[in-house]
Amino acid sequence: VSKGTYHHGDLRRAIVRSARKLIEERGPHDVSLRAIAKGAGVSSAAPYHHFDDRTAVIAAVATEGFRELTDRLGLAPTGLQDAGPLQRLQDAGIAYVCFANDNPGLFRLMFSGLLSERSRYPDLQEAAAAAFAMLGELVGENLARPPGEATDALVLTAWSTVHGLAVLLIEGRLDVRQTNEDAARLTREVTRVLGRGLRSYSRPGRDGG
Amino acid sequence: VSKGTYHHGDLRRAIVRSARKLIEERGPHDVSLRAIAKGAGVSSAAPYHHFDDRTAVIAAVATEGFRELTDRLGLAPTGLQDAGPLQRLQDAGIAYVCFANDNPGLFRLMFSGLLSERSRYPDLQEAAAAAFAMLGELVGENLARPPGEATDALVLTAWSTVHGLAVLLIEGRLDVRQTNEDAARLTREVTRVLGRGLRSYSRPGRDGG
DNA sequence: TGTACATCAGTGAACGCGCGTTCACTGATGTAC
DNA sequence: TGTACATCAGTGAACGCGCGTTCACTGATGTAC
Repeated sequence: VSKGTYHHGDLRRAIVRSARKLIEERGPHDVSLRAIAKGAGVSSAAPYHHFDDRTAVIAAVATEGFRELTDRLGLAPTGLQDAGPLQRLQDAGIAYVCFANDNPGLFRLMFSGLLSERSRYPDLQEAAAAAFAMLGELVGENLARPPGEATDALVLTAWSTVHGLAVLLIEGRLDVRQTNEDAARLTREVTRVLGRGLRSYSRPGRDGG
Repeated sequence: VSKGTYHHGDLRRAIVRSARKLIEERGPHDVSLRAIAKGAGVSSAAPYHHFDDRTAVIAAVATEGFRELTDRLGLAPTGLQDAGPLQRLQDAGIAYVCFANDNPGLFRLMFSGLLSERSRYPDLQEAAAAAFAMLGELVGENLARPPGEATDALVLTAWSTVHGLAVLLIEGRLDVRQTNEDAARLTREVTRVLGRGLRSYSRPGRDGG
């Protein structure tokens, strides 16, 4: 669409882009619809032709985030042809943590419960479910649940570990530069320990273990 | 201090208590100083006799949170006299996750980066450092870092795992009732897998591992 | 014990601000004939 | 191809609201003598 037209042409997308940018800059909570509109170069009222309200814009951004995360998880483990299952999971973990590191504001939004009435946003719900399903598939393809282990305990452990690492990293709780190189290195270290199991580092202690 | 006095007696503490309550009810971002004051039964201007500004009140709540977390981590692993190292770590993990589950709003605040200029709040910084040091001690007492393992990789792995689980739980990403019983059960499952190591569940895959 | 006075810790009104949303409007676009 | 007209997608002004913070004030407290 040529510049200077009265009608924007693709304002919906422009608004989502502006919102996403502002979410990265100021955090998901401190972004006003007016600022989003301004960032897209339109008046404050313009977004209402494309979204019900402010929350719907934020939900659209979160939806986009889950779709991207799903894509990156799906592409990640194909890096090495002759990789073993742990290696493939490690690659997926690196993709997860690097996604968070690349989009910390977006990542916070996605897991913030800011959109608590999720049922109002079926696209968001579906995109989130797809991302979590992808995690389940990755674990299921590479690990086997032995009899006696609780269902989903493997998925939950792997997910918790990379999710926790991602959160601690982007919240600046680790004394580490937040480059993707460092994020990948930390993820490799952590998933290596997770692979071996804490058991193998166990100290006898005062009365056995 | 008797009721009905003009002077409150311990307004500072009452304000922190009110703030904490509201943070649980509405989340850390949506709590206004006016609402906090109202909750403490005083006028909007009263808090300024005890705090520099709104952020300082929030920082005081976060500081309290880190102190409580430290206490609960320190007390947790003494439950069983004849426990092994993994059992003690598991107990600490349960304490961590249950703390989050008991105080989801507070927990979010503590890790939210909402108080980004942390150097402005030395008490907060110190309380947070003490909590993290406690985690380090717990791991150090129970696990031994073998030569070749990156420094702190054990702490980081254990921390990431329980932190991630706590976050996923309180953000409602797990289809689970958020009782402490369920929180403890999940933590036991997850730390059990973490203890054994994902390696032991590994699937051969198309070309070995 | 009584009194004068400084200080402490509240009050309530007011400030300017940015917010989400609504509204009547109007220019641009697209379609029927 | 030209024209009439419906619809689409913007504008800009305005609404009421809650916010953080400041201010002059005043009642309560505590201390010196």
